[in-house]
Amino acid sequence: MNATARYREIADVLRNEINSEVWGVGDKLPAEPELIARFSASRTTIRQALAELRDAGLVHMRHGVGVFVSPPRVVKRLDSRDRLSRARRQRNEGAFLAEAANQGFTPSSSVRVWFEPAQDLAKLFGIGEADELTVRDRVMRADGHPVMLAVSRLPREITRGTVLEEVDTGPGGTLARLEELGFDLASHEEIVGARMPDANEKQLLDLGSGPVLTVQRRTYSGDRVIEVNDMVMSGAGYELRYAWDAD
Amino acid sequence: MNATARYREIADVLRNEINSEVWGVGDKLPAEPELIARFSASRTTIRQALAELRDAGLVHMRHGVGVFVSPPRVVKRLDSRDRLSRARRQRNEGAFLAEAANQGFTPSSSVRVWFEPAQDLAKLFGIGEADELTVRDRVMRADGHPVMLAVSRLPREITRGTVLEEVDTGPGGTLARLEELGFDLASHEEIVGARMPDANEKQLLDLGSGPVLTVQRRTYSGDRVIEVNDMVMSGAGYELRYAWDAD
DNA sequence: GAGTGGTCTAGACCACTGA
DNA sequence: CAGTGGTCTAGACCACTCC
Repeated sequence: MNATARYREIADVLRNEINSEVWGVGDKLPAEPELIARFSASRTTIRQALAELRDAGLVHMRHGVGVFVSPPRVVKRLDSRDRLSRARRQRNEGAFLAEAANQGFTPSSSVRVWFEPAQDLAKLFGIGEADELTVRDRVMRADGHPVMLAVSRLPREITRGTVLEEVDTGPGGTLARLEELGFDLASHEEIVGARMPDANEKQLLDLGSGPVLTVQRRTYSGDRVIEVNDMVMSGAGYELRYAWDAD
Repeated sequence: MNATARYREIADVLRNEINSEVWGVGDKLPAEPELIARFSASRTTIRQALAELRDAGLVHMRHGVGVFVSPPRVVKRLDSRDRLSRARRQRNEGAFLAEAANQGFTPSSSVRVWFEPAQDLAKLFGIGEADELTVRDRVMRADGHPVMLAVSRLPREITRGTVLEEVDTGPGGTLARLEELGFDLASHEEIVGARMPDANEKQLLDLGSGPVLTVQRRTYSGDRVIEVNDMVMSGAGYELRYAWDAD
């Protein structure tokens, strides 16, 4: 943690050049051999400096192509209370569509559906470990760019024979269908964390290698959990907003 | 991004050993020379594997001492509605104390207080840019280990001549004092993000190099913002929980 | 094929910690 | 002091992208 480590000095120089737009957004930085010559440092040291900038979200590497200046934080601010409201659903807007409408991007998504035993989630759902869950694995895109991964799980006993086992759940999304099936949605709970992405997430979300925000949403009908939705989104690209009345 | 990169294999082996508690929480991993011998890999490769585990929050390094297994997510933050409730305050529990009581760690904190012009925050508070804010900069510790940085800002016109300009605000914390001063707390808003820590945060929070969670809480009295609290906590060490009634 | 970043080696010296 | 992790070098081969 030496304050004057060579790789930190180099990182600082490059950081300043990026901030003062010597290299603009999308520009390709000089290739490693050039940087080695310019700073008279070994390749390892240069790469350590670049890794620091990458971790800070300033640049991203493309294998066989080059190192590029990343766009600054594009903040999509999500307000969970609003986006999950019945009013939105009755306007046929799923949560993601609601954001799109609010923020002027064109949404799209792809879905895979499968079934698996509940295992660790059995207790949460109050079912047996061998009982099946319906899994809906979605990739959400904004203007074609993947911005969120969302894996939703529901007890199969709820979804069997319904459109919830199809790729397209129709207007208003999963929550609207659950209400039509007679479930009175009581409350939502979201558990938020931050971690580094795994290789798969890194690729899918086209992350530099900044962190991801993780959200597990649990939807309750009465005291019973009827849906668990695990979401992963870019830390650099997203902000979450929660609001509530005092007491 | 080779799926079978040597350093990833090594990281996986160690990860499994940690998860199956071959090495328990707090244990020192074998020193680098031992790992080099065991895996027949170069020091660089071993260190790359260890860096991966560090980024995942599984281990942390102590210069001159060793590599240690990190505790799992320590602080599960209470549902924000509850932890800021009047009921808690009336039991003399500030938000952080409430968590400590719930989770059995011994809380402590240190505070610095100063004053500064509102500048960028002027608009949010609805005051002039040159008007002063009272800044309360706190480090929260669990069993002596720093787990959260919190910088709270209030218009000085509110705090002048009150205990809010002292180091110790007394039982129930800042919010309790604001109510006593006649402010009717209306609502709270929290904006959550994730990013990489800067050097200072890395040191203070003793982070490997995993990400941090950031939370900006805005407390409203009527339509007016009376406190802005910027919190930074370890992504590996914290989970945030929000709950609300459906519609 | 030429040029890029990704991984790896074998060695060196330094800075920090604790006995 | 011995042992630890932190930084750095000079070189090698591989995998990917684009022409």
